[in-house]
Amino acid sequence: MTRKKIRDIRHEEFIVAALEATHKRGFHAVTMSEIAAEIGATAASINYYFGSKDQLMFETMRHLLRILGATHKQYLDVALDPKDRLHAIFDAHFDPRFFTPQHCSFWVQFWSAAPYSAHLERLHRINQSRVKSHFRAELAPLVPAPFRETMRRILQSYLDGVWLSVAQADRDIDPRHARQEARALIELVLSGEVGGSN
Amino acid sequence: MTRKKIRDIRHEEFIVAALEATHKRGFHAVTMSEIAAEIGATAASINYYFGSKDQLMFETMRHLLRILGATHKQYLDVALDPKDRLHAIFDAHFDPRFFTPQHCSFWVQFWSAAPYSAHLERLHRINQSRVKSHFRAELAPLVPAPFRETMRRILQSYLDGVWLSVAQADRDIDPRHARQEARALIELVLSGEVGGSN
DNA sequence: AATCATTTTTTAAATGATCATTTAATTATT
DNA sequence: AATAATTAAATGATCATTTAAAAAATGATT
Repeated sequence: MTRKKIRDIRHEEFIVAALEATHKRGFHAVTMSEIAAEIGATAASINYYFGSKDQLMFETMRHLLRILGATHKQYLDVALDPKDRLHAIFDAHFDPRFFTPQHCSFWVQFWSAAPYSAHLERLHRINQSRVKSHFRAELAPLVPAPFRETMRRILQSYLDGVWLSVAQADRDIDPRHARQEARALIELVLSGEVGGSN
Repeated sequence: MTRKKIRDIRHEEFIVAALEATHKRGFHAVTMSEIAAEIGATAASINYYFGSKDQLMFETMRHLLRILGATHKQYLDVALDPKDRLHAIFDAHFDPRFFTPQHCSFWVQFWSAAPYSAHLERLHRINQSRVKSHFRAELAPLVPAPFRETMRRILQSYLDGVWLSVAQADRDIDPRHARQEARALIELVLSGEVGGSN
């Protein structure tokens, strides 16, 4: 069923190719030909489907953002209490699908490129505030208002920092371990009463 | 005194120029001419002094690493107890000199470029393990061994994550606030007893 | 099934722009 | 005069993108 159009097949193929080639060569260094070669195609056909290299990178990022959001939603759907909902954010980010050097390094390179491209920056802002407001919502029933923003920033910085470290790891890192550690931090955050109003 | 040689003056100037121009245009996008223009010089003279663009970027990073290390040492010298020594790591990273979008964004771009350059990667590894062993040493008297590595990773990921967020901020962020928040996290970490052996 | 016109997909080659780097000459210092 | 510092212009390499043509798929008509 859903007889797939060539157009959709190629879109997917090139996005996977872009992820792989970018991981090998770097966001800026990677060339159209290298990406195309990844699936035995030609640079010109990337332009045929995406219009430009920038656009391909943009679509690739958008694709990651979409599946991250969807994964988060899945975890949220089975969350039973407020703490589960908080875990869901970390579980999504630490899902085996994303918790790989390949994905994390693409992400870090995207972070570092975003400030210099209006398109990428927009994507980045959208995702950033999505995550932020989820954190706020999930922390609301768990942490008294005066500490809440401090706790949110701590958790969110930690989350980003972990991805950063995965991006730089050469070997794969066990997602279960990362989740466990996140839970340890969450326990600390929920147990403690700590200064800092804003 | 210390009648400075032209060579040293230019080195410093070009490193400042590289920081500034890179912040404006991005690590990869920035051109030799743009960097040179920053101090009214010419691309050719960067090569005269540094040999290549890569080498300039390398030296610029090395410069940041050096002053970060020195700043850390200063804070360490006035630390009175183990907890102060732990604070010193954060105080150095959150020193007004580094805690700016300009520096943090250079840093993040360096992180993201490091895996693709043998030279940069070496620098990065050196710094990474310097910070890691400091964390370990300072946590030793404060956290029982079974939790220590978990706590170190939490603190170190948090540290990186905060710089990441500064790199992406458009406005300046108050370093004092960051230090305060770091202290809040440290209090949590030191107070809690939390699972996780490795 | 077979033919052929039409449209879609793919590519090889051309284009043009951008840069880092080199060279050779000029200007400033010592 | 000799050396150091600086530059303008030349070089050469690398790419993204465009173009024009070829190859594949489609599908309507016998």
